[in-house]
Amino acid sequence: MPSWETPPDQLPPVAAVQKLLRALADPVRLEMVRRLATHPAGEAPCSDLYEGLNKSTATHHFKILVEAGILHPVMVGPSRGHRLRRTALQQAVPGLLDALMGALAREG
Amino acid sequence: MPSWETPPDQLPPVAAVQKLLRALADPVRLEMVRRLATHPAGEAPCSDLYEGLNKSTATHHFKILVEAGILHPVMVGPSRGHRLRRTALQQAVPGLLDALMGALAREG
DNA sequence: CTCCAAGTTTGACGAACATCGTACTTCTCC
DNA sequence: GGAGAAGTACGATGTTCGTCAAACTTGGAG
Repeated sequence: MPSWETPPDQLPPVAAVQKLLRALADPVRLEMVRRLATHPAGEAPCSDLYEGLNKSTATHHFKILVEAGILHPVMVGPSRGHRLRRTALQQAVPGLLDALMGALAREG
Repeated sequence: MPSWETPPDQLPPVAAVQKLLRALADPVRLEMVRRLATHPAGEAPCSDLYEGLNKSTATHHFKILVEAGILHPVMVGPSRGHRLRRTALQQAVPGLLDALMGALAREG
């Protein structure tokens, strides 16, 4: 994987709806996205996005989210992290992220 | 299961976001919902909602969608069918269904 | 009443998936 | 440069999930 920082704006395209849903349908990954979405900067170091998980398991989930086009690996300060691809996601499935995050916030 | 027709408006509540996503994350089930959503009446007999599947497999998927609160088993004419719980769904996760169906229509 | 079509239930099987431990890479900081 | 933290890659493992086949149920049509 890129020892170099983040690739330019030529990121992998956002996946099809079915694959997106699959990526979001896991509690761990949904929580990762939720934390990232509530983060004001829209990005955070890896370790801020999960708890009580083995590191390798976390990496596994990150990979799935990246391959779905939901996350974008970046360097955040000294360590690695991820950014939520809000605009790309909004363009692919307008309203999806807002709908999900709104409902999540509502259901506590 | 109810040999009698559809229960009154006291339907099971729509499930939490995570369970909803899980229910929709399968290609077969997503197609079922898509067909139902495009159906003008918002309801259709079971056999109109899938193809190339064993009947028992279809029943399995229907059960998951019903338990998630997405579908509502009804009698449609002589045979059984399902209705899409649009309003309940819209109340639980506003915009979700529209976002998904819009994207599906767009991606062919 | 009997037969048939349409769904459901149950059980079994194979594939996909989440999780972990360990070893390896690659940074940063001293 | 070396030590250590932070992630990643790789197997291995147990569980969940989608699928089917066969037996049962139910509602209508003849």
